[in-house]
Amino acid sequence: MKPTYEPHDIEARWYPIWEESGSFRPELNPDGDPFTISIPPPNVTGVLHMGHALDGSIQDAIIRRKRMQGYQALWLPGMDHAGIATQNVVERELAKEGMTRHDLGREKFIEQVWAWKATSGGTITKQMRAMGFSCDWSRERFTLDEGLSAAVREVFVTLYEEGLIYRGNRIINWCPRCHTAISDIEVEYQDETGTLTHIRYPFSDGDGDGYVEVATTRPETMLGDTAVAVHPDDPRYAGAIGRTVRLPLMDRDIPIVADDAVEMEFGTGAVKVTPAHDPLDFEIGLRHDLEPIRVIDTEANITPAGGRFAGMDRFDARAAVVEALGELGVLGEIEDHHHSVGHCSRCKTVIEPMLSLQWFVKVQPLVTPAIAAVKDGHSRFVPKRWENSYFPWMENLRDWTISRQLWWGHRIPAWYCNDCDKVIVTREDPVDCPDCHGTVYEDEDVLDTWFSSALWPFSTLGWPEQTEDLATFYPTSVLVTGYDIIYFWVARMLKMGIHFTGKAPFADIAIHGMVRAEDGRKMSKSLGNSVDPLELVDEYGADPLRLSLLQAAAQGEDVPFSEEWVDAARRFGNKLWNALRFAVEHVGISDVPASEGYPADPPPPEQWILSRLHTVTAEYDALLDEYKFSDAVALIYNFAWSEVFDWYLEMAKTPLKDESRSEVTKQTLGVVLRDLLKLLHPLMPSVTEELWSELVGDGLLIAAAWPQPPAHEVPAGVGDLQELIIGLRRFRAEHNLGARKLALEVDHSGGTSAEWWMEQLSALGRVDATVTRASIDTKAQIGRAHISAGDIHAYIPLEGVIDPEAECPRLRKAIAEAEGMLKATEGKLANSNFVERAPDEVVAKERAKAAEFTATLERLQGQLTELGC
RNA sequence: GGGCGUUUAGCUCAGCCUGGUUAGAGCGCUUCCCUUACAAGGAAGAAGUCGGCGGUUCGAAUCCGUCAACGCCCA
Repeated sequence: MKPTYEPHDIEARWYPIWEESGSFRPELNPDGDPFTISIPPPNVTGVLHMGHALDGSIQDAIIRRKRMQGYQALWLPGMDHAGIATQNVVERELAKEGMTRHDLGREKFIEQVWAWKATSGGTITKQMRAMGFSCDWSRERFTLDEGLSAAVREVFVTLYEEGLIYRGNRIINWCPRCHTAISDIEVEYQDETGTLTHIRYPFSDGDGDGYVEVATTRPETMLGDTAVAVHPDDPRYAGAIGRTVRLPLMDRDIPIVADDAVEMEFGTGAVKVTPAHDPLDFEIGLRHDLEPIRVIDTEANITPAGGRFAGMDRFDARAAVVEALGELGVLGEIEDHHHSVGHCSRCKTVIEPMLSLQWFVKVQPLVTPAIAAVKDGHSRFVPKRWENSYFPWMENLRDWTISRQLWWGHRIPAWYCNDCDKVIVTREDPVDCPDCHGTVYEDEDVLDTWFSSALWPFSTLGWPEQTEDLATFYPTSVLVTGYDIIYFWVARMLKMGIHFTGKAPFADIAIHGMVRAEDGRKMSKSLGNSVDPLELVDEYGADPLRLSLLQAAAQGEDVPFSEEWVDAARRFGNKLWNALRFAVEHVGISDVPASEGYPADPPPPEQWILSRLHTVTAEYDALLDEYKFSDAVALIYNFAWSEVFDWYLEMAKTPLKDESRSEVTKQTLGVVLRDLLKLLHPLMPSVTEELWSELVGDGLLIAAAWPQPPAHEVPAGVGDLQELIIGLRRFRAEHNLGARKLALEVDHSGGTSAEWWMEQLSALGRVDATVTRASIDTKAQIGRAHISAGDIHAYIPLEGVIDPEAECPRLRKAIAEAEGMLKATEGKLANSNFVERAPDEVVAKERAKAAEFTATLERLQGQLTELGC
């Protein structure tokens, strides 16, 4: 074994061994209960970022433990086809050659995208392997696979037949750069300071002076106004309702209508109505039978309906319209106005709300059961508080725009007859119109990528076919994802999963936070503060990166990432490495059984570490079952380092030197380290597998059984022993005594005098400890320093060690500490309410503490006198 | 405007759901030690009125109310 931990070779070595051994496949445990995680599919254009690294580290920690617990554990990986992003990538490549996708044509372009996917797509899956993630690659899926595409077709057609998918003219969010409609949640709102422009619309039938003043943030849309709306209860406009005004610049008469949707307090209380370019105005338009006039086109330029502004960019038109209105003398005040403006979440272009013929999912009927599934506990958010976001959001959902004006994706399975109005949505491609036998043409659009992602938990298992995998692994056990895609994905999977399978797609929804930069800000390319996990893997290793992410992943909280944590995790790996190196190479422990093998009747130090192993394992299991990774890591890290390495390994060294009794210590050390490797394996799979091969060498750790160490009583005296040793070390440090050996007289009238105890005290305290039970009365304390632990009192003869006076400051400090403790405890005990109302064991504990502090204080004060301080 | 979260050591954060050790970790800092698994280490130490105020309780970092600052989501 190398003297230091070097993660890279180890990590490169084990991954292919695991994969080739079939350990990633659920068939490893054919008799176990199924346990399934369906990966939140990353984007085919994506590269691994810290969010993926965290998400995957959590999923791998879960699945590896379940696998070791004997479940048929399946972690199903895959990617989505990311319609807009992927198309953008290939279009950018074409642009370098001066081409657009239209030059190529649809078919050739799609071929090119597949070619791109084959060569450049899926980088992230290689990176996931570098992270050590134990996905079942034999079941890897892609949303555009044949099977998943069949699922999409089946779902679309079924929902259409059920009336839950419809085609209609609605206001949608149009991205003029991506040239497609996008859904409501793909719009990001940013607060901006714009202007509120007041415009006077003169009454058409008036004497020239009368007008209605409207206020708008988007003056250019007035070109498409077909009404002015006021609130029916607004006294200011009571007489105006039903009259018409003359729309400036366009010179058409438009009515003044009364509508409840108008906010009286906003602006002048009168609003211009542009039904083709505002969702609220569209609704008003429907209620008042107003004609929508599209004045902005898909390039965000003004249409011919915009009169002399036709062809202008929408923002140029805004200025031009304002200027023209000014010239007409109908321009009122222009005030600064703070409002939020929608941008395309992908390209940040300002979204154009636009009337457009699109396909929609009617979501309300799907929402009700999806809410019930969470309310009834069939799906459980962890932490629960995310329900508070989920419920209101679901209750207020608007219909989902699912058509996209793209080429890369699932083509909408709709055909239109050239001869009649027939719309054909079927499972089989039609050859002609079923009504009139006219020729048909296919819808040009594709579906939102999230439409296929919503089916992911069941489409990846073979649905709509009733496959064995589907029967076995659906519903899945837990979904692990960040809170940022609860709306995008979790909610939609619940809706679709329940509707099509009758079951919620996952039992638990483990929500984790975002990995943030060290200063707490979001990691982003533009801020230049993002960290590349692959670089960290190169520098520190994947295992340390994983451990550092998990230790920071407190349930549902954001993770401010610091490289220091990774370095600390790497040092933990080195510590583990060397502890095993000690056991294997220096003690000669090997061939430890892969399970069981615990000593039947261990001596106290062994019994102590075994009792701790049992307790810690139980606590660790409980924490992991609750997805409390940060707590679990802290527990196992501190157990390993502070208890096994710092204490037990040192305690073991004495009996190991004595052949007559070293066997049980070797045995104990072997099984404790073995179980520690098992417990750590889900967190740091590679280094533990490597060390397993040294310590056990029987089979693979990845497939080993999860530990269930037997319970043991905590042997008496260990706590006191440790406390006394710490006291001795402190004494030594405070007097700068270095490592020199000291004499120690132990009066343990209340403690143990067992041989093992004295032996450990001497070895770890670096003292020659002698038992002097009852031989030390108060007078005999003269010239000795006192150190106590529980009921045990020990004395260091100071002659030839230090000047007795040098002990005085230490003593006074110790007395002050003890007095503080005693005072606090006595204060509680003096309170009759406490004694009467607190539970008996709490009171008893306080009494014991008071007795202990009193005894210590007496001894210390005696010392003070005797030393003449 | 509505909702959620955060505020604990010099720094970055656990702990709070389920109230009861002397409030923990990593990093940093101070002192000592190359004790033969590990100096990528060991030992010891300094460092916190747990954001403010009020309440509940025998007892509050923990539960409740309120205020403040910061952050996120939604409108």
